[in-house]
Amino acid sequence: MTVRTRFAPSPTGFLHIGGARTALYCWLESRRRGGEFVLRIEDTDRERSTDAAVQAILDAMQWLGLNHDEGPFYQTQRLDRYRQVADELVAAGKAYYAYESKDEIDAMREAAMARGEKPRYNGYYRDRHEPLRDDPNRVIRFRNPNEGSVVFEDKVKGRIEWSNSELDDLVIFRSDGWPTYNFAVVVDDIDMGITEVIRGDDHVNNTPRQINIYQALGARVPEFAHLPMILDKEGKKLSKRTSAVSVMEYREDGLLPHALLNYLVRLGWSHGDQEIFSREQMIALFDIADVNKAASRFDTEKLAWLNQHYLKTDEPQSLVAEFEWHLHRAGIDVAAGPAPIDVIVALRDRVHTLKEMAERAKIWYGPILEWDEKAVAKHLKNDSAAAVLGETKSLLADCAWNPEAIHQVVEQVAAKLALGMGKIAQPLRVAMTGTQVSPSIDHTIYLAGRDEALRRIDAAIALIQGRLSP
RNA sequence: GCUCCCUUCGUCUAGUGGCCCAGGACACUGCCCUCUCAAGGCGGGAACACGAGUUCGAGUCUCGUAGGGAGCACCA
Repeated sequence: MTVRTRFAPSPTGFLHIGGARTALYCWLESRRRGGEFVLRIEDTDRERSTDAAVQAILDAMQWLGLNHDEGPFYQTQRLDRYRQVADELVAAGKAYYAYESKDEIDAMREAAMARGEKPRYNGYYRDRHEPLRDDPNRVIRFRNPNEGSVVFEDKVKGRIEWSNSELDDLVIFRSDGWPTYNFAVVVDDIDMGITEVIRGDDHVNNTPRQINIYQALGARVPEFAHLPMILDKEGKKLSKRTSAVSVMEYREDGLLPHALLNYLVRLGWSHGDQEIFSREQMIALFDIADVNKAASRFDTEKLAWLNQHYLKTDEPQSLVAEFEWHLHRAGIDVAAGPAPIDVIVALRDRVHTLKEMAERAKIWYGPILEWDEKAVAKHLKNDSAAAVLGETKSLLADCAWNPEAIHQVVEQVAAKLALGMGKIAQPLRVAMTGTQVSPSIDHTIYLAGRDEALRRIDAAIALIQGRLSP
């Protein structure tokens, strides 16, 4: 039997980090086992679901490269099917109509709480067999077994047993004519042939009642795997206030999709001491059964380290498209400066993110906007600096234009003036960037382009002369 | 309140009764390298929640305790 997994978000917001990991694990499990991955949009909550959220989720999945084989299916388009299955259940005596108002249910719940009991439906209509009647409060409730217990072997949590006496007759069809979550998922997972239900562990409590519905429907019960939560740095629930939660926010922050995936796959799962996983390795090695039981905290520093790792080791050409996306976002005109790939090579082991890279690249795509006072005071101050700039300029005027040739030029200047590299590179660096920090001096000059490099040297010489004779 | 779940360095984790006075990674930190910043190399500190029990032997098995979390909807 082919393994089929599904990711079933409800479109009430963007794809968040926890959802992304669930999607990744579902995707990996299906890929490793040669199965299929289904995407389903659980939009029966018509109050909170939006088309924009659907699109945001689709976009994020695509950016991450988590491709699905079937779907997206929409629950709102399957209403007739849910209705049909619910009717069958009623006809078979496995579900029944109930007519309590929401207020009555609330009162029932409060009374139970007051008695120190778990709030449950009291089963008033369970065995009354009242004839069907129209009523604004009419719902369909599932006739849950009240004897025995439900046992399942969770692939992550292990054996879980639940006494049926803990479960009540849940509503499967609301008075507004829409199915509830617990019913719709079961019908969908059966219809879509899902063999492995992988989802967040906030659903473990729902699993026993869902299993009872599977059984009432005579369907094969799938395997379950409940993933622990992802917490923020403080160990609290991830929230917009304390951390980035949206996958696309990480893109905006300059993360590579593969770095995020690598981080996520290691959060709650491991393979010995290995930290770096290519897509292919993840697929080959990941096993849902090896996932940890405990919640884990999201550590942006480790993510940043992984991101830099990929910046350093990926083929630079493969980073160009994503980097250009960031250049545009930073308001940079790519045509006004060096080839992005050269910038990537110069900056990739100096930054953790593409956003930072784009920020730092600005000096090569436009004029120096401000001079760092300290840098100027320290390195553009005397005849030595002027001599360095003058010498460099003349040699730069007609050398070959690549980092290696420029490196030769700098060394020649050092030899000629009998100065250490520090005395050569720093004045040039300030001249090129207005600051004391930049990539190696040869790359820094190279990226400026010959004409602009010469212009900046002239400007720096003028600055020195201005300072020497105000 | 009730039910269920969880607990190894600050963080992510390895560990399936002896190979563990607990290994790797991020972070932190010392030194080296060095044209700045990085990157890199070599080191360092840092954990089995607690208590009983089983066993020749427990991070690993059992039971309690403590702490944390989730759920208890006509929301998913």
